[in-house]
Amino acid sequence: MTERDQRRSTCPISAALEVVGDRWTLLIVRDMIFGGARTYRDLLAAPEGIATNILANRLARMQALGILTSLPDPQDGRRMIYRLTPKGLDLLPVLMGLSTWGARYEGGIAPEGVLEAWMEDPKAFVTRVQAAQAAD
Amino acid sequence: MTERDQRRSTCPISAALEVVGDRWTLLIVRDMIFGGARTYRDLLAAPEGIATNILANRLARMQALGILTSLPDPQDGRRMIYRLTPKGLDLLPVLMGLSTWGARYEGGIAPEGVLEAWMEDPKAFVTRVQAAQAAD
DNA sequence: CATTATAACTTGCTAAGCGCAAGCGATTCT
DNA sequence: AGAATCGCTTGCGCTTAGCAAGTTATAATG
Repeated sequence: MTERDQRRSTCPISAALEVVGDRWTLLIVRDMIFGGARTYRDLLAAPEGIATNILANRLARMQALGILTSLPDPQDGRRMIYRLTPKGLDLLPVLMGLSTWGARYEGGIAPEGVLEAWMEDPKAFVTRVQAAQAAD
Repeated sequence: MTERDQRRSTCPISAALEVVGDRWTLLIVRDMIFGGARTYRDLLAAPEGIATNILANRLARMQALGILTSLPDPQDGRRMIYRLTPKGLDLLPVLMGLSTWGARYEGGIAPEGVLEAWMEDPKAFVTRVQAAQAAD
């Protein structure tokens, strides 16, 4: 039985929350998009301090859900390189929605210029960030 | 010690997730915005089936966080009427981001025309939905 | 006016998820 | 060869979620 079969409703908000509605998934996506994180170690360095077992679990789950892919680093056999799929990258608007709200109501502080660029022209912002991901 | 003092980082995404990053908070907001839910019973009817103790807990928490307000129904002393504050209503873009993603990648189905209207003109959509909330 | 029903919770218990600390096998560096 | 590093895994305790039953206050019903 797949995760999808046990979906609680057909609502797309609910469906999305079953995938990203936990404590860590979106923060991992954040660190991969904005922090350039590509390895397990990069992600462990998140300021919120994710536990090693949770991170391993989330990476496996996100891979199974098609949000990211992994491959061994050709330069170093110990290291795995994680990359967001288009599906993962497409969570950017969700991140920006949260970011806008968190900055407005919860005193969060986004990197200089990011929210401004997003609010000015969301589509151009997404295109620019996604191009930057593809580049490196 | 307030919830804010124990914030795990200054990141606005993280700050927002500490408030709405659980299984139910955003679904409650969804039911209040799109389902016209105003009472405990309305919210219990959510297709995902929230437990009574969790709903009571979330309503109290959301009220403490300024996402919604409650007042006794003047028509019926048993009933409490819940309403979203501007802060709660401002979660609409987050909901729509999740909805767009959930429909695209997870097979969720939004009510006819909603996603189209959002993608066509997000600002106008938000204005329209918020006006509808204020009206009733 | 007594009874029944309804609304909004609360309580108790069990199950699932999160978090910390320690350990492990496979590389790679010195 | 020995030490360090990388990506995990394991064990355990704690917190949160979920289910079922019960409680109080108000309102409708006969």
